[in-house]
Amino acid sequence: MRQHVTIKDVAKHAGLSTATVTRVLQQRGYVAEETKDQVLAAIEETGYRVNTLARALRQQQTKTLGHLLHCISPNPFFARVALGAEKEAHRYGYNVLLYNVEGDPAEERRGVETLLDRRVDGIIFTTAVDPENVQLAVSNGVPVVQVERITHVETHAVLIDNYAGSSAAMEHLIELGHERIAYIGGDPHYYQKRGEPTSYRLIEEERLAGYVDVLNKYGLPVDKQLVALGEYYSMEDGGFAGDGALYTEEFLGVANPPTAIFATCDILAAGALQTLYRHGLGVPDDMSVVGFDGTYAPFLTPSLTTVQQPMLEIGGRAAQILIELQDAPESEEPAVQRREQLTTYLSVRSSTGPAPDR
Amino acid sequence: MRQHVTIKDVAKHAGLSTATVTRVLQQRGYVAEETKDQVLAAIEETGYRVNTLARALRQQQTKTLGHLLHCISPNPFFARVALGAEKEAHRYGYNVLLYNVEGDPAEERRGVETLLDRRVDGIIFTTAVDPENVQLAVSNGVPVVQVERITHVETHAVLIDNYAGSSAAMEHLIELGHERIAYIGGDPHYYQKRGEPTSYRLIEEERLAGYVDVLNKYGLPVDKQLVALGEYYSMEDGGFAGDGALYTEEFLGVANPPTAIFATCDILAAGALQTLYRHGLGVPDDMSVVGFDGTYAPFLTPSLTTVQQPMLEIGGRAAQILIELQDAPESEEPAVQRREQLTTYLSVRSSTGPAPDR
DNA sequence: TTCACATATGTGAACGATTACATATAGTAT
DNA sequence: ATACTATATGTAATCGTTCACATATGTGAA
Repeated sequence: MRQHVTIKDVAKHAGLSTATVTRVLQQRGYVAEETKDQVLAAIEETGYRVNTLARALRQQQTKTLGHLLHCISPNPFFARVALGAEKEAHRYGYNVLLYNVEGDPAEERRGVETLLDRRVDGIIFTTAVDPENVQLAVSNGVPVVQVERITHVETHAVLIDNYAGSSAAMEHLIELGHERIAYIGGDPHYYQKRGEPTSYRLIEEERLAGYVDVLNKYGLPVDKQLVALGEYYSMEDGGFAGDGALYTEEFLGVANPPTAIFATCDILAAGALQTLYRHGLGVPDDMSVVGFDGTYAPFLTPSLTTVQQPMLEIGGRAAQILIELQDAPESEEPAVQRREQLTTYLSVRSSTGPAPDR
Repeated sequence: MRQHVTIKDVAKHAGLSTATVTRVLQQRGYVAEETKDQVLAAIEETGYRVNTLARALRQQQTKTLGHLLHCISPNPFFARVALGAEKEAHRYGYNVLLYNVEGDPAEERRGVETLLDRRVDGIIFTTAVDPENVQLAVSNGVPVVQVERITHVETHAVLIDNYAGSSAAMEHLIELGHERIAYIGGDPHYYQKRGEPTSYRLIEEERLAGYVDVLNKYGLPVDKQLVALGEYYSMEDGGFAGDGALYTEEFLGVANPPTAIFATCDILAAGALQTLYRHGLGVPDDMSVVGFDGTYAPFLTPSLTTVQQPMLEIGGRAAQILIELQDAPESEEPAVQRREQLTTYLSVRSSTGPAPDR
């Protein structure tokens, strides 16, 4: 950081006090029109730029939101949520400090500490890993919004209706005449099995419930051979799509194979498409495929019918909640925690079609 | 920001002065072992967390890098570069403030100003839009690294060898016996045509040159019907893959269609794959496809042979350069600008195979 | 005339750290 | 004994803002 022009320089240049310059900067208090012009001229001539640090220190407000998330790559879901948050933040003069956690509780902890030290005005946890870390933030008095995956710690939250999304996908397939529908998703008991802290509302559970309930609704049996539950957050590059590919391989080996596959993540669906192609099976002629998220869907072959998540909106709402809290009087603090639920919509593309005749 | 424990509280709690607490915090100067323990205990007991703002204000160093980039979504390339920068930054106790520009010069300008006001220690421009904005940063004395697309403004830079990457892809195809190879890429004269500022080294030009030169090298003709040049940075969701799909459609209509397609971006290649699938053409049996970047490659059907960019490394090196500059004595300032060139590598997957017999 | 009030500007104390400098003690070489 | 040095700690200025408070002038009502 080189030598910078300060507000004192501007004041001196304009022959005024720093207080007056501040009044112009903040646009409040009494300032004569003429004086204001002088100040603006002085700012222009000196090339003054406000030092946000000093301002933040004095005002006890950094105009910065912290965003802890799984990782902006390779799963574009998080990148999109982050983008949504940033865009909304910018609208209100806020910036977002991103922190990629990659599912590591220790890293998440470091992230929270970093953000606390930087005195962010609020923290967004998109898929929090360890409730302790959420608690740490809350204990330090920072407003928190949890997104997608939420712990038992009481904070604001932005969620989506996974059950409805999952149901919509199933209704779509059944409408097309499919009766044997395979499911690839996360194992609701994954965290429990590993002794890791679980989320309050498990998205894996909700999506699976949608699958099961819709089948039941139409009197269709749930065939365990057609339900594959794997790790959900092992987002490593090929590995993850690899899961989808592997499970699909298994489905094809079943005595009475499915005519459709519902994968609860576009990446899993991508893997499924790869396996089907390798087997020379046409999509959707021989097999329909539905994904979830709407990340890779438009780019896949064939383009993927998917349960589209409003990712930008999710991030945007999270940011908005935190920003609204800033302006709100302190007294409002112990109010009820906001819990917003956004909705998905089914985006029909080329990977789904009528069930083949048998 | 609620009431916080300050260094004064810690000092009082330990019955010492703030100077001593700072000495412990900064781990320098003389502090008796016993005293140090008292301080650490006081920190523990009071739950003290350093206020980074105050520190940065005094030290004239924010331990923050600014990163202006196109957009972390939907093209995962940028997300990956950003991740690489962040990871490297974290290693040295730095944070990265991201700013998505989306190709808008005005937004980029706001980004630079925001970062300057926040007194970041350095700025990374990943695909700078307007040289004026780069100049603005430089003029303010902030160290700058330009990545990928570089303007004429003299700064440090991290680039990749596009020519070599493109050549490698072509060599690979020719080795497989392909002689009619189509090219989908960015138009080197795109910016010029639109009267927009151009980059110093045009990646579009370099990649096209690799294509042309390798064809020439093997005595193969460059057929203009097989060269499609489009907008490069219109990264809108489907639109971009749509370009790849559209151009491929055209190639198939040519009297003597190609047996391979080289697209200078995975997204374009994704579009090509979609069109081929729609036409019932097998990949790689009827047509080979090569991409560039290594973003979507593993997820496509079939998985895509691509020119892999070392995205994490690109971001990492950019961050590293800026961080090294921090520790360097001020005198080193007017030294030569670093210009690093990283190399790509061809990642062969399932989308390329021997040229079909005719 | 006097007081109240709106307008306009300045003074100096914060904000929470770091750091140059001062002070104090003990050990050691001269 | 003196002077020097290493060790240990404290004092107060400083970073660049904002803001509570003080001051000053002009205007209109009582």
